[in-house]
Amino acid sequence: MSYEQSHLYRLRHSAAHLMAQAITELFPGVKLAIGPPIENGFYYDVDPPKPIKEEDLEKIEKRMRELSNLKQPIVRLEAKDRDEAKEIILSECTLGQGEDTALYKLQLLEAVPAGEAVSFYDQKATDKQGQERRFIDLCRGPHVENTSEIKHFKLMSLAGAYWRGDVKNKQLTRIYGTAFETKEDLELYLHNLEEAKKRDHRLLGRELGLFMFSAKVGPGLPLWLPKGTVLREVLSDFLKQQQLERGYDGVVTPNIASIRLYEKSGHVQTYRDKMFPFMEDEEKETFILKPMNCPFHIEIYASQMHSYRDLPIRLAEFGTVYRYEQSGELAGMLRVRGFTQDDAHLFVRPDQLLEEFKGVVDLMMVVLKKLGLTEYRVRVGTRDPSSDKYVGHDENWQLSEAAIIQACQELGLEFEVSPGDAAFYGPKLDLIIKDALGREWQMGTVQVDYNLPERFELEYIGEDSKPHRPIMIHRAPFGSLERMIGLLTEQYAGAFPFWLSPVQVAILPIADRHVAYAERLATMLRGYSKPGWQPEGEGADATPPSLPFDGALRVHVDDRRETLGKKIRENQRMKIPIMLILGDNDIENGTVGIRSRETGDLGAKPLAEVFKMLEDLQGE
RNA sequence: GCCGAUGUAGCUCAGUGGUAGAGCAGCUGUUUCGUAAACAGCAGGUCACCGGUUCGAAUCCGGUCAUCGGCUCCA
Repeated sequence: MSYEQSHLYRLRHSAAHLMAQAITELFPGVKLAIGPPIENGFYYDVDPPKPIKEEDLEKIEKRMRELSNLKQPIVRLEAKDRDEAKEIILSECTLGQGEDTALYKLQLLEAVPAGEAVSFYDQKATDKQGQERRFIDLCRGPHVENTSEIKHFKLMSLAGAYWRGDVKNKQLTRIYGTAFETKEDLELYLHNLEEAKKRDHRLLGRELGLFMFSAKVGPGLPLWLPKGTVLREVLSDFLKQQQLERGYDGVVTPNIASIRLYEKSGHVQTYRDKMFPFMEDEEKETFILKPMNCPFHIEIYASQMHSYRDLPIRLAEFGTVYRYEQSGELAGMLRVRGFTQDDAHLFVRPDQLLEEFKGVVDLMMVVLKKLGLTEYRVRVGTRDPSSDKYVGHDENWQLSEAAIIQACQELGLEFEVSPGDAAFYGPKLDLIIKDALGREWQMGTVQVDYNLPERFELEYIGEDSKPHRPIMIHRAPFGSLERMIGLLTEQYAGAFPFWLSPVQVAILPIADRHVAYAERLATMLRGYSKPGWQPEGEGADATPPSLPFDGALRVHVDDRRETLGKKIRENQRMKIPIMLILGDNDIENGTVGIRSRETGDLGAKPLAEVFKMLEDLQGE
């Protein structure tokens, strides 16, 4: 049974009504808009006569409990026709608080499809003082049978939300709440929410020394710390290797460009409010900070003649772009103003489009698998026919939308089509992944573009010796390093897999006299002095171990004068996958104590055995 | 940008009109230690910033900035 058909869903819908009833009692004259159940609860959008503050939530919640205890039966009513529905809205639903309180409900009535029944849900009871308490709302339903069923709920937060989601409309007050069938379920949900907050990449980013923000640098402009930089580099190296295997060519382009480039591409016209302020040089030439890499790659393509035999041409760049996101939209590393896309642009012939598109999707799947991301949604963003923000010919839009859908079908990919989620120049396929708090973010993306090749009059010479227009595929499997690393931090709760961990091995000398040995071991594991190293100490000479692989591990020696317990605790908190513990016994016996982040103490083992374990870990 | 909230030491937080506090981190000293926090001492703050009310403001009021939860928008 789907969530929408469940009792819980009905319960939450009814909880929204109960909240609305409490609000109409506490804020007479409030205009009610909509109040649906959502994934983890419900909300109601209201337009109150005076602002609702967070401290009001407690009062509303208290009033809801009182109304719940009145055991109001919830009854469905159906209007005979629209006139009667309108009559009910204006008389009953307003509860004597004035006809203008029905403002949004009347608009909702107009939106009910012609053939559909117009229903209301009515809840009422008489309280101890003999007063009738009543609430009736235009609603499709269904609901639970009695308000007394709504017992385990909590109001969560306040927000502004535009009527019908349109910035041009009035901003209403949205009140979020959640409700469950049992006390235990509610408590579990709240507990899980607290746990999820501990996985927040903003918290872990600071604790683990990955990245930071500084008010002096500016909002949305991250500073990458040494350990976060390792994540960037390891991820980049992995993708570069994949791209090398798949015939991509790397390019590097500047961070600013003449505005003329972006006028030609159409970005200035459609993207201007997302660009940082323009800058002018002494010759009055205007430059802009680049919001997208594509025009540069196009210039590279256009710089020479191409034969149909050269195609596809795949130009890849980890390109840093700057977009002036609205201040309220910034969200740690998941939404910043300067970020690096793992970008590439493929210039392909029409007969190559499908295969190349599929190749890109295949690469994205390889990336997801490597990163251990299994929970994701594939969204095909198409044009919203009613919007004018798109550029390009209708037939090209149809061709590219068809190509994307065909590719998905041939790959057996589960996907959903989402009109209005296309880029302004073409449709796209996006990977959507949730963060720790359940919010969805667009990660990897592939976009088909007929428009830019046309604007820049790109050509290749075909078999027929005549010029033809290539098609472009824009793609970024990670999306951006910032967003991907922020998200991975939450996915792993900071405990990155071995291959990705900024520090893979921490060596913990027990006392000062073991530090030199620890340093030598670290040097060896880093791969610096592979031949010729021997451990010190008696017994060790009998079995001089050699590193059975290239090393290249990221090793840190914790040489602080602290107790072993403290070092273990702190390295565990830093989520280091492997700790190697060295003391007199180890030096004497040619062993080392090994401790795993996941399973704890594994005991002392001969160096050769430890090396083998590390080699295996590195190979995974 | 808009709605709501928050802002005290590097971090986590206490302090509701009367001399700015704790733990951790840092520094110094002692301890040289075998699997999740040794001991002692010291130092550290224009209470985000600007203005106002007051004899007196971390505390009350106004503005600004940043951050957080949403809306809109997006990699």
